[in-house]
Amino acid sequence: MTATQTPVPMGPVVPARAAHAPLTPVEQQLRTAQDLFIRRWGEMGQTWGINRTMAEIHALCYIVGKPLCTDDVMERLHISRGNASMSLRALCDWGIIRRLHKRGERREYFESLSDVWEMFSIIAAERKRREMDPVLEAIKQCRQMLDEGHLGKAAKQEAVQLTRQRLAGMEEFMSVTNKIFQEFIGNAKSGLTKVVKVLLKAF
Amino acid sequence: MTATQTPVPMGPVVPARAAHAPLTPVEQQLRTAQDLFIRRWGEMGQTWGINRTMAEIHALCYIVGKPLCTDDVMERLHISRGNASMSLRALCDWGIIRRLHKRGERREYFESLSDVWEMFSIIAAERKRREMDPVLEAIKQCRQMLDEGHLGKAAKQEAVQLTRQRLAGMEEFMSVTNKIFQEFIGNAKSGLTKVVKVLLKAF
DNA sequence: CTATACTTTCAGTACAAACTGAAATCAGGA
DNA sequence: TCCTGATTTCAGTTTGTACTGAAAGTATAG
Repeated sequence: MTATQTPVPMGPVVPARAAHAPLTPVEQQLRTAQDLFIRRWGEMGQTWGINRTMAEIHALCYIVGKPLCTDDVMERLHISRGNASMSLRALCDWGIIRRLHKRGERREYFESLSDVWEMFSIIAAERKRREMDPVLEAIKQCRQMLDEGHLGKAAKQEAVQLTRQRLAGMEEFMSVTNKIFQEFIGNAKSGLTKVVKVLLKAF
Repeated sequence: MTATQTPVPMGPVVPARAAHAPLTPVEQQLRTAQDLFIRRWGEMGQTWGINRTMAEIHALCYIVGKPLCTDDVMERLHISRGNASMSLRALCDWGIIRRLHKRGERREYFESLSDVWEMFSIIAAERKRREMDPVLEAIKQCRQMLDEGHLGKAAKQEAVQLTRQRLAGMEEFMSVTNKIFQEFIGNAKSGLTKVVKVLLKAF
């Protein structure tokens, strides 16, 4: 690949890349393109409740398409070692990047999943569990608090009825949404492409 | 209707509700239930990039089901006038709550849309426009920067090809997602229920 | 016009999340 | 075993967001 440099003898310890090898024009162009993607992706992540740096790291791993080590990430995104370490670990916890050991090397590498659909379904599953399920739970609890069993005839009061209606409306919405999510999650690898096709035809 | 035919002096305006009328047990129970919903909704909003207070105000308007004035909101959520004012305006800008004038009253009231599907589609439309479209735009730009027109034969280099592949994968994903969003948005009022039924049958 | 009721704005503050850097810890090789 | 490169942790700091409260603004009735 980047064999434009003097053939470095594969010494005892192979540096990931020559300390600061000047980039060829093509490499520069590649970086520029990648950086644009990374920046936009980070911005988007932010507004969706994912911290910018984490989104950027993930974007970097994804877009480059090959394993990167901590120093690569630090250098490329200008972040500290601590930040890189914590964010990489969090991404691993999410399951959208993977740790990777290279033979005869001490340092660890990280690579992104390559299938966007799979990543999406992983994230969807987790967010559903963490954020939507508790709300659905709460709604059910609320409805119980306001049913006749608890309030008796008072449950017929206008204000109570109104709130009950609203709770019902929201519950219906969230149940359906949840079901859709579930479907995506269930079909993560297997039939996702097919599911999507069905979806698109439905529209 | 409002019996303000008689020249009611605007002086000591009729308070929205008696200053601090003690709540009946039923009202208390109702509040407790509503509060639970509001709290959970606020927490969820936070992790989706919506600030907690705004989400809570919206939840309050939605769950109560009748128009509330600024003071109602302040009192109920324990927030300042400034905060209430700004958040209410932002919610109006989003279009998920509406300003409402009552005959013969100076103060303004706010009420939430009642149809959850409509609210969702409004939000989806806006977020798509603000957050997804720019990314798609960026991806297209990136792909252009890396095509043969710009890089010549260098475009065949492995690293470049890899990134191009990744960009393509992401673009496909986002296009489909976008299309789905679009469909929801388009069917906001008209046939949403039908669309959902189709969806559910597809699964 | 003035007085009153209500709304908006915004400078300043409080609070929270993100980030750094260095020290502590861990793991492989001799 | 120790040595060394790599990773993790975390106290302290920076940065950013949310919030308050009071002053300015707006609108209506008289």
